Amino acid sequence: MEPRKQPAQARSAETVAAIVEAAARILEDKGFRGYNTNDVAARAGVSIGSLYQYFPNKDAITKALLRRETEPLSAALEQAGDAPSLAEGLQRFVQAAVAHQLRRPVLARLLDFEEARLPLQAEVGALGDVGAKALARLLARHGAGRGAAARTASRDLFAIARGMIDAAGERGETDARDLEARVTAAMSGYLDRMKIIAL
Amino acid sequence: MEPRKQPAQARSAETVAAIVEAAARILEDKGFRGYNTNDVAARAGVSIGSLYQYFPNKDAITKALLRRETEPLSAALEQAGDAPSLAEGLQRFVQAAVAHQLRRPVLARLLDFEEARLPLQAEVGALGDVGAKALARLLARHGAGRGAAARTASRDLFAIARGMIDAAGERGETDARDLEARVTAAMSGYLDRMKIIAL
Amino acid sequence: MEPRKQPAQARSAETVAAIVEAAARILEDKGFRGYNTNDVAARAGVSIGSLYQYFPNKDAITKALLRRETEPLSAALEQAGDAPSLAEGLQRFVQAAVAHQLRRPVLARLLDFEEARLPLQAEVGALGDVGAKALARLLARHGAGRGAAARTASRDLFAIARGMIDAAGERGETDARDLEARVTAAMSGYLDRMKIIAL
Amino acid sequence: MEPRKQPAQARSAETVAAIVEAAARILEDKGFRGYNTNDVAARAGVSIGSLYQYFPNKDAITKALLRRETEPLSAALEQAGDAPSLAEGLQRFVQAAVAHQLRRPVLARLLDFEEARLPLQAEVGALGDVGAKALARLLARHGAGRGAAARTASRDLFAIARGMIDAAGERGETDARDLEARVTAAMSGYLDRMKIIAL
DNA sequence: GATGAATGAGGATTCATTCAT
DNA sequence: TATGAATGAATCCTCATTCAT
Repeated sequence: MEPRKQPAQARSAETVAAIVEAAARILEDKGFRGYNTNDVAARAGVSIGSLYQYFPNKDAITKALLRRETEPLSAALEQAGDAPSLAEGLQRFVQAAVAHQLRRPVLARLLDFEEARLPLQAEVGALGDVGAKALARLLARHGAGRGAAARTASRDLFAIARGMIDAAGERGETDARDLEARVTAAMSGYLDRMKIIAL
Repeated sequence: MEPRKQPAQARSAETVAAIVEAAARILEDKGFRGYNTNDVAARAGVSIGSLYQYFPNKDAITKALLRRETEPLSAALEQAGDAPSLAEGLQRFVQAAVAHQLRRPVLARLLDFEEARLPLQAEVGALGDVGAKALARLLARHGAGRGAAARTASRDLFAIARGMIDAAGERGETDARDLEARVTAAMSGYLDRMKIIAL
Repeated sequence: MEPRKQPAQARSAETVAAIVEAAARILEDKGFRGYNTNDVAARAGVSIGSLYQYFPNKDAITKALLRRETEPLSAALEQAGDAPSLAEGLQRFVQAAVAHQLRRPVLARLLDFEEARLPLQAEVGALGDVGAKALARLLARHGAGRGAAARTASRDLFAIARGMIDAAGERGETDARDLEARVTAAMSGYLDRMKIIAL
Repeated sequence: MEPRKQPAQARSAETVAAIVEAAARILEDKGFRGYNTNDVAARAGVSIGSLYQYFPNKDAITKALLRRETEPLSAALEQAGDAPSLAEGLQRFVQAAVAHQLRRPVLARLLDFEEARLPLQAEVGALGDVGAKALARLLARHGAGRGAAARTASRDLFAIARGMIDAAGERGETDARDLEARVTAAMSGYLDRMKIIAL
């Protein structure tokens, strides 16, 4: 399921990138039903044989795409966990997540679903885990508790954010600022109500 | 795409029900990858020919299943919109949603995803629309505003609930009470923060 | 690797037989290089889908053909082991083997080779084992020893017969009587020389 | 189908040899199913492009391997035909054949089978022909007849030897002396019984 | 109505071979 | 001469759907 060949030459790297992007486009245009390797290859301007030089099977392509889309967000979420204040951490967190989702909402939603089926080996944790962990760290670092309760809270916060942002993307919202404000409100409202911390 | 024939006789109704339940089981066991009409028919104890007597195509089965799972919840959500108080309305709303998701979490998640692809004609609104509308009515009836802002708020509330409940189901949570409390907290926290209404 | 569906109706049985025979013909005509499921189906006058209704994969077809060709011979060889005299046993043994090989020599050779690659589960022993065992029984029952030496001898006898008959088939010999006489001579000559028994 | 270029330089000869040996190894390890040019090239430590510089196509590699394996044996068998006595001739013949087969039994068996499919042009006769001819010469030179009967006998003798030695190789026998004795016994027993000559 | 045999388009993957660098 | 990226025909197999019985 891993990339078959490390693209050694520049040309190869381009080919790999083209395949992954083609996969993204096809998923956006036609969904999983229309997502097949022949079309991906064609859209990438590459022969089907070349596609299989770089990816051992279809899932490997999806996985590569998943990584490409997920990793920058993961990194941003992790950084948010190290913010100087809780408020700023949440803000960064939400900003990153919103920016990610509004960039390619259809794709984000499809990959989000597919993530469950594709066992990304340990190397890349599921997005949900990464996000929840970053939030847990943020809470812990700013006196909002540790332990099981804090873990549940951080998972809930992540779920709130994901649910709202996902729905907004699906609805076609484009105003990032507004969405960020609402998501942040929901998250701090939750913290408030759960008496975890008052913001 | 609609059921091909209204089951006139009791036996037919049983057959239809068996097919739909078989579809549910297969989706739960093997996901979309293993979901095919031949297996559904076999699991239902029915010939593939009979299956196609009752359903014109595969999507029609999925749709029937979607309806079967969704309609009771839709009805419950609508009722919650008519509750005597906002607090009670939210509570009923969350109770219904949590009960639904925890009953068959895997199935709920898969259908939730598939809902986007299957154009249920107007007759049955998407669950999200129904839920958001019920919440909007609830807010309106208890002095929490109307108009665009309220519509956005109700959609957000629905998204918060769906996000949290979905994640809980995926994680295998089983304590409905606890989950309900957290979801309610998140929703009222949001209303609070957004200055829509103080609960 | 086993037949997928027991042909319940007469029509099905015919289809299965047609597929197996088509496989035989294609192997004879074009060898393993030209042996592919699409051509087998076409030659059987059946759609590729039907072929896969009865056989889960290509090897299963080869296996069915192997059984069809091998089982009668196996049975005949086993019977030869129970002959009233050593001479008659050898004669029957050789007759059966020669008749088998001269019937469809090309096919016999190809399947003989393929047998090594296809692990027929215990049910059907490899032809070589069956034949050698029958010969061992024959020798034992007529005072030609048991134990390791007899086992080696029976394997050698089988190998002699197979080698000669195979080569004759490949060369296009058609005179069964003559071939039988030579093979019998070789086998009894071996027994003689090895001082196992004098015929 | 012939080697594309005569290796003029030493390095080329090494490359060719490496390719042929790689082919041998892969055939031994994975059989025909796993025998493909890309893997052969990789195993030979050569690029696929280089492989095709020396061999015009895959069959040419197999053929070169066949020659490499077959020629020394052919030569030895021919020499056996010139032995001073029939007994010594048979002995040399069997020794050479046994030594060949026990060296790389799996490879020998595979190539034996493939020989039928690859039309080695006249230059190199099929092993069977060479062996049978050597035996025919041996018989003729020692008063055991000429003509059709002797030709048949020599073919039978070769078939006996091949059959026994092949089976022994497949079974994993390693005791060359013992095997030689049994094969010689079978051959002389045959000559005896067929009244061709008494040894 | 029910059955299940049959269909065949569609899709994943392999691998011999070429050719630009 | 060597390289290895690229090619695409060939092949295995699946599955939604039809239709004769």
